Amino acid sequence: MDADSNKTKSISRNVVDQLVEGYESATQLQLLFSQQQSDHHIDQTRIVSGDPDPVNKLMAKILDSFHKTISVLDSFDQVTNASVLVEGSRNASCGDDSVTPASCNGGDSGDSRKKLGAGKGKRGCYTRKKRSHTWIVEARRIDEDKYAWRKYGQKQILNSKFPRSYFRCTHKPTQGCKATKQVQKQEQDPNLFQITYIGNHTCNVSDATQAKTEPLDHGIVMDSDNKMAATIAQDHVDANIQEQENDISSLVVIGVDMVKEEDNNNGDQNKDYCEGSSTYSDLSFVWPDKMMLDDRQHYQNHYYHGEASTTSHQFSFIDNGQLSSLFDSYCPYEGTSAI
DNA sequence: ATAATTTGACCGGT
DNA sequence: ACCGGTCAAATTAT
Repeated sequence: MDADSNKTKSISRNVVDQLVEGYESATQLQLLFSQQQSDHHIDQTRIVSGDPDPVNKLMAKILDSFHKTISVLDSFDQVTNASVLVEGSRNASCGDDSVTPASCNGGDSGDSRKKLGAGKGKRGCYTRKKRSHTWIVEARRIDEDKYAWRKYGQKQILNSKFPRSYFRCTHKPTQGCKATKQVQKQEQDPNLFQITYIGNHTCNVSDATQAKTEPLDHGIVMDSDNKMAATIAQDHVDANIQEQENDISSLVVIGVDMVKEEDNNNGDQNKDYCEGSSTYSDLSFVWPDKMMLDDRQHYQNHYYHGEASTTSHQFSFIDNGQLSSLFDSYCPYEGTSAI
């Protein structure tokens, strides 16, 4: 790398970082607005103006603007091979293209993977991910979230009683959405699931099958700088929050921004898996025995956020009341097709 | 018939 | 060499 490209990279990263920060701030603002709205019944404005929800509309626009800009920069970055990731930042040695497994079939990382049948299996040939925004949530159920997930794997984890399941956004093939999540039952409390979300959704939810909730999704997480942030892909949180409000179950965001790798792009769009409206939203098929727990159990309703993993950051706590009001914008959609 | 899940193979990182 | 994450053929569900 020459000095120029390094500089470009650095600048680009900086710009993206700033944008992300702006995005997150806007999201927070939106969160606060919606909170106030519910607190004070500000629906007057809507009725008078005939606008369904001017404030949120505006906020959504701002967010959309941020998101688009970030996306543009990000894709520009990928094109120029600068590899600045929006959320994780960083491209290790295993870059998409650079270290692409030539071994995997002649170097064509694109859709090389699927040739397997030919003679020998070259399964699992893929490029490792780089970092991506990651956060962990604990929940009693994962009944729903507005995203459609598709399970692509399950693995027994060392020293873990329960297997870990892997899901990716259903719209990955069509929209290239890179969001994934991992779900694992907690050993200490099998009624709890630890859900690790990796990467934000980039799919267009509105035209997706899962657009079952309104576009107000937030959750409180800590971003990489340990700042409180409400991020885009927190719908899952909302889904769970909903339950929390309904039956006092708990949901806990326990960690964010662990170093995950994310990558791909290169070899990922090539899949031939179908797409569809699977609206996966329940884990009953993962752990059929335990999934449908009764909703009456009570857990501590502390919602805390912080960061897990290596660096230790303090956690801040929010009590139930705060939490409820904080997440009043979720959509009461309650339709699980998986049950 | 099509779509989604399961499951063992395979890969990259450590 | 081991472990966790991903792929994709096979299987199951719709």
